[in-house]
Amino acid sequence: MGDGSLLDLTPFLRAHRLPAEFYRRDAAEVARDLLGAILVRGERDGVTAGFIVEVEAYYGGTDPASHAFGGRTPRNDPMFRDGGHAYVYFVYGNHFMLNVVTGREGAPSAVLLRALEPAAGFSRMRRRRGGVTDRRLTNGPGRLARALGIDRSHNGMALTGDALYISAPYSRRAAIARSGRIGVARGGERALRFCAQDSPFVSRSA
DNA sequence: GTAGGGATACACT
DNA sequence: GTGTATCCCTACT
Repeated sequence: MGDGSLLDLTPFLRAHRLPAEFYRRDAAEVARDLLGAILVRGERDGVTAGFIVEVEAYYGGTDPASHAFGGRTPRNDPMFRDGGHAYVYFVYGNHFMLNVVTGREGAPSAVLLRALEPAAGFSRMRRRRGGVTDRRLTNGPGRLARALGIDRSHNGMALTGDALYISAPYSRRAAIARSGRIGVARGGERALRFCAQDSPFVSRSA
């Protein structure tokens, strides 16, 4: 594998890949259960990956902060699909956001991945992030997408393949902090943000 | 603190 | 078809 690793971790990560059923549940439950799992971007000649340390749940018709609040559109269409797909969108003219779609077909909900603790593929992430300190490689939703090379081409992709998936080989982190969501104009008062309490890799302290 | 950047959705011709 | 307000942010000062 690339990045000078002596071991190829790919078979191990794949062996613990979360199945589609994991995602076909309530978004807040999925969000909480994703903390401590590993987001894996499989590339032709290696992987980039990180432990998930910060997430936010978004619902559809009942959640004014959600893209799906106003009904199904071409942009938010992946949110309406069955759980276990990626929803990637572009904001502020600069950044891609990676969400995992949750729940069942026709009932929109998703979990935004907001921060990772880098785990594999460091040199590749450093190159993509242009020389920032390792602490800042993936501590924000736009930053983690950049570090892992995630873009529009991943929108709608199934999370059950080898290109993009989440692996959960270890038991969950014990200490979870819960708070309001970040950057949302309306609906932010709901406590739908979850993060690993003591991680230095969260995007900001709540 | 704030400038920047581009896609999207929806209101209007 | 065109105008424009908004957007789940980041990198700078």
